[in-house]
Amino acid sequence: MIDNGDGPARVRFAPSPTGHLHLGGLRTALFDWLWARKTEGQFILRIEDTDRRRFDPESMDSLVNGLRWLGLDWDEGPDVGGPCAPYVQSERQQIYGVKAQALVDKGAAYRCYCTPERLAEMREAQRRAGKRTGYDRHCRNLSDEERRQYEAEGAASVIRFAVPLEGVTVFKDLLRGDIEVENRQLQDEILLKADGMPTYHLAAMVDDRLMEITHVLRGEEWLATAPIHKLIVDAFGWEMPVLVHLPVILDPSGKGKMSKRKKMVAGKEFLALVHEFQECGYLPDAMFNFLTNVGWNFDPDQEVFSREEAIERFSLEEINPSAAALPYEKLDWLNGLYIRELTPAALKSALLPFLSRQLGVAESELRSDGKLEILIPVIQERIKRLDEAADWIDWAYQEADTIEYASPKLLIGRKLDAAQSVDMLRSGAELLAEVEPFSAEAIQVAFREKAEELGVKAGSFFGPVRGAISGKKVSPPLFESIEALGREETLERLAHAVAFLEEHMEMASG
RNA sequence: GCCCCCAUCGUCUAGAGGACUAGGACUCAGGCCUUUCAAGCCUGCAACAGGGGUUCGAAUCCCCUUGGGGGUACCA
Repeated sequence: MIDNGDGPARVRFAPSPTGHLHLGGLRTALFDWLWARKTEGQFILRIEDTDRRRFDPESMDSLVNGLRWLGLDWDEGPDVGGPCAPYVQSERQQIYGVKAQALVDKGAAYRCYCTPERLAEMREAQRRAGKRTGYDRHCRNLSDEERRQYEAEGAASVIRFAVPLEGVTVFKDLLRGDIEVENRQLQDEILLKADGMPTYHLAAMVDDRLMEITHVLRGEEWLATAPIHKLIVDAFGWEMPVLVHLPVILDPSGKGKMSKRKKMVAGKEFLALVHEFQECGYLPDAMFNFLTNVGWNFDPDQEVFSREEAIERFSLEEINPSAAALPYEKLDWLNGLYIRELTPAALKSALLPFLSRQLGVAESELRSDGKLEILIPVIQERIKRLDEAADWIDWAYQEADTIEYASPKLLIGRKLDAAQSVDMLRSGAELLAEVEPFSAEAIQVAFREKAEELGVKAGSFFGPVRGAISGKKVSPPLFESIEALGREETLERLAHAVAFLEEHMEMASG
């Protein structure tokens, strides 16, 4: 039975498989999951595939992968089964047929023989006349004779719900309280389509009942049709589950509902699909933390929290009913934070697929690569997304002579000229040829001593060397980088850089 | 057009009549630290949409306006 109290809740995430899962859907699923776990109830996955035209077979994988990625496990669903199976609506077709007919028998619904063409014309005429569009209930009052006629002709038909002509329907949304709508504003919605498939209005109400759903969390776009749902449930003589319409997630621009398309705002690209976030290297824990705090707030004084803490504190009543845009920059910040909290070993294994793809090096090779052991801890606090790592260390996977120096300036130290910079590089090479052990620490000590001996600022000395070994102006800490490269490789690069600088001496000084 | 929902810094949010000189976080700016870049630490900029009520007292309650959003399909 439906329990509006604090007992174990049965909640469902009921997506329609029409494309990739996006963050809005994921957030709904997250809140469903949080509530199920909080109340020690069940989280159910139900597939609403009653629209055969929009069905996209690939979306099932996207859905399952996305939910699993975030760590949302379901207790009942298409793949795991359960007491209310099947959990795919297209496999429940007969149930809806029977239920729809029951409503017809009760006089709460009726068969409608209007063709799509007639409906289109009707709407067009209504629009032209400046009237509001909607079904004119042509078939609601057909005589028995007329119905027999249509049936005899074998006319296609749908079943429509017969909305009361007068009165007011009141339903309760947990976040917004009682909402009243005049019945005359409502449409005789289609319950069963001509192809025998139900619409959402019928299928969801029937399944929520049969699956004993206690709390319905769904997007705010359903708020307008909620009175119809209340009416349908009433007609069956059932009880309404607790309704919680989650605020829509806005576009990054803050205008309009977030779409599945990548959005460009101010020259920046914003992602929307779950798999895209996955591919960019956002951590599930960071995403979980992030999404939980959009529309709900864990604690005004604590931004970072665990799943367990979130479950402990989560409550439906505290959900904010106003629409929100996703604070993408906060996601990046959080993700960086979570990356920094990883052990180097965990970060390495998370990084492997990214590095392998972007560096073109086999994962197996990277796994046993000594350079990574040294480099990963030092880039850890520099990346916000896993896909940024390659840019930090790609130079370490190049050959010395393929390092390209974009400009001689790269090799020139602060307040030094080209000739002096060549001297720096040579001094560095001398020192590196002998330093023992070849460790970041020992190298650093040697470099600092040398800088003092030479009477130059550390930065002026280190800069050219940094440029020489990495080909970049910005790179990971120098001495770890040198250690990772090894003595021989480093010396080669220094020589390579000296040759380059000397060759461009004219240009550099000019 | 009609119906419904929403309204606190640029963004995510705290706030359920007096504790608000409106708090936190991200972003941004400045500073410290420093081998580049980060990270870290410190400081700063920045909001109750407007107008009426109710009340001794309103960000908080009511109404109107404005703004934003959603819906208006044999889609969900």
